[in-house]
Amino acid sequence: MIYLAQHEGEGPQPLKNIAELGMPDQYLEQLLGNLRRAGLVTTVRGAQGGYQLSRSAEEITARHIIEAMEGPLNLSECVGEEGHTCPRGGQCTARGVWAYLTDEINGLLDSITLSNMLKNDIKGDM
Amino acid sequence: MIYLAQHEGEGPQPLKNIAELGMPDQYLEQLLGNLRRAGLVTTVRGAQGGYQLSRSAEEITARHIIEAMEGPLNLSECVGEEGHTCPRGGQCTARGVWAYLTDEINGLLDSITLSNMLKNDIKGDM
DNA sequence: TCTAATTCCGACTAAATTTATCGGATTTCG
DNA sequence: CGAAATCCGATAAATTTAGTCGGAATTAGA
Repeated sequence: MIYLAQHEGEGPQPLKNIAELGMPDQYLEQLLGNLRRAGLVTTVRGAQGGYQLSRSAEEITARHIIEAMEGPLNLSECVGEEGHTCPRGGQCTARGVWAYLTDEINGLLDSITLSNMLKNDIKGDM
Repeated sequence: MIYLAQHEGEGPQPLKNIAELGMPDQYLEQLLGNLRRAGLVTTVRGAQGGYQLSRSAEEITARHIIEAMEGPLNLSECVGEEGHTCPRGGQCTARGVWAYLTDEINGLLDSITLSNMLKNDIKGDM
């Protein structure tokens, strides 16, 4: 995604370009499929085709990307969707912690955009 | 750990008590070994033996527990220890994000104690 | 219209990690 | 001594992640 952001406006980038650094391209293709289905990249098929961001780098967050790749953050079965059939009846003391951490981390991920990553201006400078 | 905190001061709790809820006890034993080696629980061997917290529930954080079980939070090879041999020479744009997230999440984990969990007073109430 | 470039797709395989099991050795209370 | 426990290393099973394969569909350009 950073690669695509760096080449924003240059037309669709073929897999081979993106895979440059030793990542197997058939695998990358699979991963890009997730990003496409999540609506983060658009593709052009056929010769001169390739992948590009579907919207501006400012409008794509770390959370968008991570959720596209791995689904919603799931630190524990306990939190998240209902049908979790926890043996403890869903009322154990740990649950609140997981819920809290999930919210906080999602908040962090929401606050980071692709554009931030490019410019290296992540809050707190590190 | 929550179980042990709930039984603080009642003497060592044997595995079987802790495993109560359907968790295989031989596996739990293995996990408790990690907590012991990390210094979070102390054990008494032999009859009437068992596990107990090595210090007060206020002094044990979520981070202590998670690091005992899984080692230091490692969101990406890029950050953390030096010898990571990243093909990009260790200078890619994503690195700052991982470093930032690692710090922030560690901070969150530092701020939650076992005692907080028991009382369900996690900051931000959820 | 043909060809080369390229994405798309489902199924499969391989590697790594996590979860669990086994069999005993050791310790300690009563 | 005997029963109740933890300790330990090895192995096995299950799950997840990473990667491979073979081909079908699409499209630009000659």
